[in-house]
Amino acid sequence: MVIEQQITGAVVAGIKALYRAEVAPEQIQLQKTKKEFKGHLTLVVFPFLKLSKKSPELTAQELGEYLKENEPAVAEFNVIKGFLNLTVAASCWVDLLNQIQAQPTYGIRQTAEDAPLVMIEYSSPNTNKPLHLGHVRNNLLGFSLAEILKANGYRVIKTNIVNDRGIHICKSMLAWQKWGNRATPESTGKKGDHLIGDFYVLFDKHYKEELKTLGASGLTKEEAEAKSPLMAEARELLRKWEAGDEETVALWKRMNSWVYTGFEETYKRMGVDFDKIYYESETYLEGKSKVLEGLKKGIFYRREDGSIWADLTADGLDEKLLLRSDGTSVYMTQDIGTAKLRFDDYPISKMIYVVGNEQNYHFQVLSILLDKLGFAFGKGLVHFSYGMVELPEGKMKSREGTVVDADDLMEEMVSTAREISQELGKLEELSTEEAEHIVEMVGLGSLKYFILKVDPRKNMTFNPKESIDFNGNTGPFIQYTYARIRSVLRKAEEQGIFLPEVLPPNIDLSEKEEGLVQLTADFATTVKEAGMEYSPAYIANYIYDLVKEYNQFYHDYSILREENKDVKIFRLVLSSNIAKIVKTGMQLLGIEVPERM
RNA sequence: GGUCGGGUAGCUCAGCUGGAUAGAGCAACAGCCUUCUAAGCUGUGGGUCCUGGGUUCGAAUCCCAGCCUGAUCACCA
Repeated sequence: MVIEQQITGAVVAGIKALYRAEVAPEQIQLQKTKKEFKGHLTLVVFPFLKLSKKSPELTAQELGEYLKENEPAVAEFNVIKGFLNLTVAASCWVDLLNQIQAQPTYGIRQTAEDAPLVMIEYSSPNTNKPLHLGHVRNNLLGFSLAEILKANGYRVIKTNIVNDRGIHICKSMLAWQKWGNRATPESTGKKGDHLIGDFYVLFDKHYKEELKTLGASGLTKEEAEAKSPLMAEARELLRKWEAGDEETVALWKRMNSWVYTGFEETYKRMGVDFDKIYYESETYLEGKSKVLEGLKKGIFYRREDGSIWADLTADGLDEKLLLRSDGTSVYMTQDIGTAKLRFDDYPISKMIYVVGNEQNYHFQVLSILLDKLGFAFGKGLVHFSYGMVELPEGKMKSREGTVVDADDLMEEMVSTAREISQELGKLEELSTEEAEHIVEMVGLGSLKYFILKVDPRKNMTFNPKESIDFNGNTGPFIQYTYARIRSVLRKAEEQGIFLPEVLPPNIDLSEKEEGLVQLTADFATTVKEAGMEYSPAYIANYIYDLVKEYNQFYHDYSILREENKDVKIFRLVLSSNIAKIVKTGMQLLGIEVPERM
């Protein structure tokens, strides 16, 4: 913020004048004054006591007097212990609001043509089951992170790596062949991803029964698993797929296409998208050749059974398998291949993987391997590691049916929003279409905000019943405040009041109003910090603070009924700019805000 | 056992690049709609910031040790 820089400079000069000492601007601790004290900015003077050789109070007093005399932005000051509280002149706040007003996208950096290119991988589903709550967190974080990095001036490519091959899909395929009766999304009226998910579950059910039967005949669990005819069939299907068997590949394609149609629908409703989608079926062979190349260079080694390994003990890690003894690839191999393709496709300067923290080790290894293989970006790859979403009763377990399905969840949020809106009579006088649009925004806004407001690294608890709240620190609360502001602004327009581009400098402001300008201006810093820390939560919590402050102001002050014309216009401009920031900020979270609700 | 997270109010979470009396929301209780949208605002109660040391004028924040908890250490992805 400009005012802070200005005052920091004045403090440096003040210390030089009073104590004949040089201090770097970074050493000046200028922070926001706590609410219970008077002032806008507080200088902590403790670090300068060695220079002044005086008590904290006296040092603060001297610096305060210097600033008041020499820095026009400082209008008043007070000293409490070693804290020098500075009150900034009202005209500065008006000026600051004018600056914010002049920038339609305040806080957002424009992206230069040659800005660094960041690729963000997120979502990355398997094609054997529909998306669940865990994916929801991933998708929301990935999308928001992309928006935040764009707002910090980066070029961003959003990418998705679809795990479309492997034994899990073969299980669904096999179940469909055996017990599917040629069911299709059309014939059953089911979303494709859910249909395939059902077959995956069906496979598991039959497989379990089989194991039980085998176990009853005296086999141990391991023996039973090894002897299971169903599993053998699934593996056979995978072999056929790898060999390019026409019929198998055709079925695989057909079933995957059902899943993709289903995913597409889910992504669309969630409001996330991708610039480029990679499929593991297209990348895993690349990885294989890369590994063989590494073997040739002596980076990796081959064991007697033919498997290929990387020895990472020198890096403090274990040995890691890269190719199985039968020559087939593992997870790591595929990620190496995918990385290669990506860097062939784009001039990426930074790669960010949005993947759960259960894979921390995997990415630690991947980083080292890519580096060893000569990928310049390997060392600096970012694993955006987020925590798990847990239910009140613990972890989600698909086998126990405690998985919260993404489609169901969104639908539930929206229908709750619908019920509450109706109860409150919010949707009267609106067309059905408009009402539905609002209800959709509010329901999804609630869900998205709930997930994004918490620190990504932390595990979080989601209580399907209680977490759906529309009061307090929630998405709807923020959306509601926005709608209120828009309503006031519409009324102003109806009254023929037009907002000037620039406010006159001499307006009498309350502390509340000054504080609001200050907080509004902080948006730019918040966006920057959110970008550096990769944290949508910074944005979410900032918007909440802003909106909470605004609601107090809205409650205690009249806007349209204010008699002093300048003050009235000021309040309208302030409101309008806060609405602008709220909208921009919520966009960074992928949350829409309604004009009325 | 090794490695990496996390432990703040009854619950869900902020605060953590060291600064003043640790903050919100939910839940509980008490108020505020003839006034710009009450999905709002105000108030009350609620805390060994896991424990113990250390550094410092000052520690929820940094360092060390321990306790609890989660993840991971697969020829699964």
